Amino acid sequence: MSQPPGRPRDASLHAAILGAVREVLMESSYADLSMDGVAARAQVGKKTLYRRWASKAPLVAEAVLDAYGRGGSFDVPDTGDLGADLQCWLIEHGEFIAEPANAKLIRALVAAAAANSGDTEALYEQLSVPQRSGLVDRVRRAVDSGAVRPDVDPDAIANALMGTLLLQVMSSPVRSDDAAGRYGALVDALLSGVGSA
Amino acid sequence: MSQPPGRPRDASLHAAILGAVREVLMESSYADLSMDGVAARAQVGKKTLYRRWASKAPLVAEAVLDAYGRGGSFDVPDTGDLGADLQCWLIEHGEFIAEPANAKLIRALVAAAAANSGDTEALYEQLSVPQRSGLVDRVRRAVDSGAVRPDVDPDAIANALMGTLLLQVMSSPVRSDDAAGRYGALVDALLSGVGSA
Amino acid sequence: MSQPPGRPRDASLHAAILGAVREVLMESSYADLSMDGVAARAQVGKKTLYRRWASKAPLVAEAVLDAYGRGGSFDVPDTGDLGADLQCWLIEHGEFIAEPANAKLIRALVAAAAANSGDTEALYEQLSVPQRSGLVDRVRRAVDSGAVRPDVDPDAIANALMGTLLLQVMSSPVRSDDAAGRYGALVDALLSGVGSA
Amino acid sequence: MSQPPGRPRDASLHAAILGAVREVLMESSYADLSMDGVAARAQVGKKTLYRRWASKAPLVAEAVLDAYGRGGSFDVPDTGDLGADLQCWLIEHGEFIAEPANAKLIRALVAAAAANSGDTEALYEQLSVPQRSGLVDRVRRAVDSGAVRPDVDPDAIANALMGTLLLQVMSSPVRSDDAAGRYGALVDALLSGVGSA
DNA sequence: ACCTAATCGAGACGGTACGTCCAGTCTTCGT
DNA sequence: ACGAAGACTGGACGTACCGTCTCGATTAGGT
Repeated sequence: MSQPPGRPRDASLHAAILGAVREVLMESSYADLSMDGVAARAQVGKKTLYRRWASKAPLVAEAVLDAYGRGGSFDVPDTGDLGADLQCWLIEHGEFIAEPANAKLIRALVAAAAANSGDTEALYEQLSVPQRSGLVDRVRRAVDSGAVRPDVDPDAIANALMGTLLLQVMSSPVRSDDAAGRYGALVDALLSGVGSA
Repeated sequence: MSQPPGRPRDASLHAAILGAVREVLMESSYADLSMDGVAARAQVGKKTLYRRWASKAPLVAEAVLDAYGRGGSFDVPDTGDLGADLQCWLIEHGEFIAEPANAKLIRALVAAAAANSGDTEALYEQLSVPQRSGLVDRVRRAVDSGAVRPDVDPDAIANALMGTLLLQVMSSPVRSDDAAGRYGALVDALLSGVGSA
Repeated sequence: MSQPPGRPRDASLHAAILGAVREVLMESSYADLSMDGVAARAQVGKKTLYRRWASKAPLVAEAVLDAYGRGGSFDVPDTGDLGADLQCWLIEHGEFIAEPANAKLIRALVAAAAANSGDTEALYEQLSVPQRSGLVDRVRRAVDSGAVRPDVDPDAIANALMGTLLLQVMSSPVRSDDAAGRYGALVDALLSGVGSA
Repeated sequence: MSQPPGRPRDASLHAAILGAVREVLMESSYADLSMDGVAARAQVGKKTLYRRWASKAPLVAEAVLDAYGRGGSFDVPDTGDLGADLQCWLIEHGEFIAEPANAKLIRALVAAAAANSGDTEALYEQLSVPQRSGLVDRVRRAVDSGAVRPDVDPDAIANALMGTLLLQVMSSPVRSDDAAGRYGALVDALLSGVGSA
C-alpha cells in the first residue's frame, strides 16, 4: 500500500477552491465566474485548478454539490403519512432555494449543465438521481403499504415535485413569496385529486 | 406613418440569422456558440447582429422561441375534459422536446437564462409566462364550470406540469423512452389523487 | 488600386507600440519584457500585437532598429582622410552606445537574435548589413584612390570595427570610461601597423 | 578538513547535467531550453539543479564554458612572431565557432548574458576576461621586447580580435566560408598598417 | 441628378478569459 | 544531507471571444 512518488496533492486546497467558487458564484453568476478569478481568490495557481478539474463546468458542479451535501437535506421523511412527508420534503427544499445564495448556486449548476452539451447529462444526474430515488422509494413504500393506489407511477410523482422546485429556482427572482403556499396545494392535488368529488 | 430616413433594414436577414443560430446550437451548444461564428455562418457583419440584439442571450432566446412558435404549439386545448386536455398538452410538448434538436435548443435557452444573473428572469419569463397562463386559464375554467374542486390552485398544477417537462429536457439523453407514459400517470394522479380509496 | 475590405489598420498604433517596447526595454531588459506588459503600456489589445508581429523577437528588433534609424547615424563620413573618417564613425557609435538607454536597446536586440535559433541570422543582419556596407564602401574607395594598399581586405577592417563596438556593448557595465580612447588606438594600429618601424 | 554531515553530492551528476544542457542547446536554442527539460533529460530532480546553480543563466554559462574548456584552447601561443601567434589564435577559435554545434553554444551564452540585465556583466566576463588577458599579455610582451611600437594599445588590439570573432558567431549562418581568410588579412592590417607605404 | 442618412459586409480595435507552459520553491519518499 | 518525483504559486504565452469602431459600398427617401 505504498504512496506514489513525488509530493502528494494538498487535500486542504480542495475545500479552499470549492469555497472560493461558491463565494464568487454567490456574488455574481456562472458567466461571471472565471478560472483566473477563482485561482486568485483561492490563492492557488491555475495549474492546480486544471490538475483537478478539466474545466469550469465540473468544478462548479462539485462546488455546488459539495454545498448541497453539506447544508441541504436529501432524505425524504417517513412518518407513515405520505402527504405530510412529501410536503415536508418540498418545504424543506423550498426554503433552501428561497435563500438567494442557494438559488444562485443551483442556477450556476443548471448553467454548467446546460452550457456544454457533453456535461448536461452527467452533471444533472449527479444532483437529481439521489433526490429522485429518495422520493420514488418513499412513494413505492406507500404503494406497498396500501396507502395509495397500486397503479400510481412513483417516477411521475417524483418528477412533478422535483420539476416544480427546478422551475421555482429558475424563475425565483419573481414571486417567490407565495411559492411555499403552493407546495401544500400541489401535494393536496396529488393526494386527493382535483375532481369535484 | 412615414418611413425613417436612410436605408431600411433588410428583413430577410432576421430569419437567416436566427436560422444560423439554430444550426450552430443543434450541432454544438450554447457555450460553443460565438457571435463571430453566427455572423460568419449567416454571411452577416457583426454590427448587424448587435444592431438587432443587445447580446448573445436575447439573440439565442429569440432564435429558440422562434423555432418553438414555428413548430411547437402553445395553446392548451379545451374539449371540456380537463384530464384529456392537460394530457394532450403534455404529450404535444413532450414530443417536441423528445426531438434531440429541439431539446438542444431548449437547453441553450436555459443556459442563456441561467448563466447571466441579469438575464435569468427576462428570458425565462418569455418562455414560461405564455405557457403558464394558458394552463392556468384552462384549469381556472374547469374550476368555474365546477368540474374540479374550487380550492384547487391552478398555479400549482401548472408548475407541476411545466416543471416535469423542464426536468425532462435537462436530463433528456437518459430515459426519454418511457417518459411519455408517465405523462398520463401524472395527469391521472392530479385528477384522481393517489389515495387508495 | 482598391483598398481591402474591412476597417484598415491604425497606422499610429505602430509607433505607439514600438515606443512602449523601448520604454520597457530601457527600464528593464529583454527577459523582463512581456507581450502583456507592452500591450498594457501601449493601451492596445494583445491581438493587435500578434496581428503585426509574430513574436517577441521581431517586435523588439523593429523597436530597436526604429530607434537606431531615428537617432543613430549610419553614414561613414568621407573627408578623404580614411583614418579620421573611421575614427569619427567609431566615436559617433561609441557615444551612442555609451548612453545606457541605447546600450540596453542594443543588448535587447542581441538577446532577441541569440535567443531563438531561427531569428539569429535574420535579425542580426538587419542591423549589421547596412553598417558593414557603409564601412566596406568607404575602405574600398580608399583602395581605389590609392590611399591604402590594394591587398587590404575591407571586410576584415569592417568586422574589426563593428566587432569592437559589439564587444563594447556587451561588456558595457564595466569600464566604458576609457573605451573611447581606445578607438583612436585601434584606428592607428590599423592604419599605421603596430610594427616598431 | 572535515566532510559535512549527510549524504555527499553525487559528483557524476554534474557532468551529466551539463551534457544534457549542451544536448538541448545544440538541437534548439536558449529560449527553448527549460529547466524541466534539462531535469528530465538528465534523469535528475529539479531540486538538484537549483541546489547547484542559482538559475538558468549560470547553468547555461557553466555548460558552455565547460565545453569551451574541453574542446577549445584558451592560450595565446608565443613563438616570438606576434603576427603568426595572433593569427594562430584567431584561426583556432575561428574553427571552433565554425562548428555549428559550438556556434549554438556560444550564442546561447550570449543570449543568457544579454537577456537579463543582471547577468550581462557576470556571464560575459567569465568568457571574455581570460581571453582578453591572454591576448593583452601577449601583445604587451611584444611591446616589451621591442617588436612593436610602445604606443600600441594592447586592449584595443584584443578587442578588435575578440570582437571580430563575436560578430562572426552572431552572424555565422551566412558567409562563414571566407571568414577564415579574413583573419590573416586582419592581422596583416594590424601588424603592417593599411597605408600604401 | 444630387444629397442625406441609415444599412450592409468585412475586419481591426481594447479588454478579458481561456488553457498551457515555465521558473523557482516546497514536500513527500527512499538512499 | 542528498537523491528522484512531482505538486505548488505566480505569471507569461498565444488564441478566442465579446461588444465597439471604422472603413467602402449600397439603398432608400427627399430635394
